[in-house]
Amino acid sequence: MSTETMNETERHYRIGDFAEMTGLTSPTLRYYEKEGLVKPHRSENGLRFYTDADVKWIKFLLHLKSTGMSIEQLKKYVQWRAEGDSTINKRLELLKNVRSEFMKKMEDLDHSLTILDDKIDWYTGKTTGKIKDSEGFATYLDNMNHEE
Amino acid sequence: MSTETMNETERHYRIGDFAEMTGLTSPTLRYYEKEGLVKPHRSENGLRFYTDADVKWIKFLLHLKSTGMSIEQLKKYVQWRAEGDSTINKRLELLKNVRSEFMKKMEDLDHSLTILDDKIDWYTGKTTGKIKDSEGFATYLDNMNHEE
DNA sequence: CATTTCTTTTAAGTTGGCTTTAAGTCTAGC
DNA sequence: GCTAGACTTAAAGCCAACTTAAAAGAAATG
Repeated sequence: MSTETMNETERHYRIGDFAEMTGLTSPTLRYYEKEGLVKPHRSENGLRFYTDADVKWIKFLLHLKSTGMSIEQLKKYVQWRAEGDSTINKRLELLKNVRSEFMKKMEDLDHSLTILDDKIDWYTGKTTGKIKDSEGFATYLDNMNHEE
Repeated sequence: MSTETMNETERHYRIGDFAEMTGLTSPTLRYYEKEGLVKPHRSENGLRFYTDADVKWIKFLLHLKSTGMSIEQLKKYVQWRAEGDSTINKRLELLKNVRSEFMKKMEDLDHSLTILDDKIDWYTGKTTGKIKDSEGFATYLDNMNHEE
């Protein structure tokens, strides 16, 4: 690779700036590092620094995390990744399982949203006088086409 | 009301059975009671019992809970409810806020699902040889119409 | 009626995911 | 060169939401 095609001025971010970029805090980043989720580099004097690749990596991990993966699961994933291509099938299986659990949760959430919306409708009806004072929420739900 | 139209054999559930019906545990039910979320009745000898109305109530609370409400928020809601109709507007506002926070979270989750699916596709492509070994995930994402 | 199972209470313990503290080192602006 | 603010470490602390423990009484089963 020629020096012309290399980017010689790769950006370095210290932990505070990196924290701001990722929406985390410095202590959280040190905690994630201790757990092995991210491996920052070190400057001559021992200060951590992160790169744009680290930003992408952390953001990806945060997406996995928000689909329901625990720190422990993320650790396992990261370990397998470090072991190389021989673990690709394991990783794929893990992510598929995560997806399937996630979809179940989404369905439950969707149902809970329906109940919440019914309750909001019910209160709205009460305050606008469209539901008679004597009608309870259970009765209201009974008059609709779903339960619980 | 005549005795003929009343149901004189209202079902009573002891804590263990009630726990099973609601998917909670007995200790959790006692904890919820301590927090004021549910008020079981007591038999002559001091044992708790619950009714079908309590089943409906707990299930409703669990739906609210799964939309993201904390125990503290549920407590507040339950307190307002106990204070009567004068708090209906407060309760409606609370539920509307809960809904709005919930919708935000759902959008984030939806985005995270997209990322997860992309990664699954990418691994699938790798294992079936449709993505060349040298192509990283970032490059793969760059070739699609969304980021992060 | 005996024995196992369930329920009672209060209080302490657990878990995951950070957050705070303490005591010291490094860096940046004046 | 000084000083404020950012960084370093290891260890302890915190929070929500339960969970477990211990000791004793009530209920159900053979």
